[in-house]
Amino acid sequence: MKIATWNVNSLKVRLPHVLDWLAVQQPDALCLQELKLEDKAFPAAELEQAGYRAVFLGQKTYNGVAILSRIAAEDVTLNIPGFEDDQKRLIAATIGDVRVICGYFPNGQAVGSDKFAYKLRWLDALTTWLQGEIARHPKLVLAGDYNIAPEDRDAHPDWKDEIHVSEPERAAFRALLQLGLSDAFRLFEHPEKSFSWWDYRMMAFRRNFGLRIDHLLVSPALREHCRSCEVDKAPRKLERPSDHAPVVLELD
DNA sequence: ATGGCGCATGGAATGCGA
Repeated sequence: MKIATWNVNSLKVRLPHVLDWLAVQQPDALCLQELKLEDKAFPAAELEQAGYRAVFLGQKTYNGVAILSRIAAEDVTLNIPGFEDDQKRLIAATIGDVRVICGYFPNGQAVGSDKFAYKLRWLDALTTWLQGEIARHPKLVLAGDYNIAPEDRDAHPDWKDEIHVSEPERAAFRALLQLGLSDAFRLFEHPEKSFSWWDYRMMAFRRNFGLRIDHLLVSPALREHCRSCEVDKAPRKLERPSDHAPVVLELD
């Protein structure tokens, strides 16, 4: 089974890249973030044509998440239960026997800002809800754009902002690990400076000035089934790319 | 020292992302 996550930064603009990528990679499930479109504008027909069904939670201009899958998704959850939120940042569904959770974690803008406080509250609510979710679904993947680089090696050494690498954010990430989840990427060897996001400016991609902020965390029952986890940099090299690259997890 | 790109909205300039 192949499960991937990709922040597409507008599904409308990126649809051709997504369709091409699905044809090449043929994942069983693809988690998408930053759709930036309303539900009525979701390109369900085009994806159906490509052999994928979708469950989605859209929003005008900002946010928006979806899970694409070859087989039908079941038991769909929209946003974090028990957490009042106008922003559409989470969708969960069961694909076969795997619980797939797709999250677009808040950016946080700057340490100490209101948006930063919201980011930490959102993470806290997620962690609380996940306790029960993991108990209900032993095979679980938490995939998405976390907007957190968990360790120093996950950020370019010249990264100058505190946001994404601050201690409170990293503590929140570790709290997710403490639920028993494992960072699938770190189950395997990778080159130094492996990232999943690069700024559009400053020729950041060419200089590999990036962050690893897109993650797939797996439950104990899935950990032993992980066969590979890789960032696919190919779509980042295309014309008009998303600033994020997809991350692909293979399970046996 | 600053902003540098891309997207959305709306139909120019601004907010936001990371």
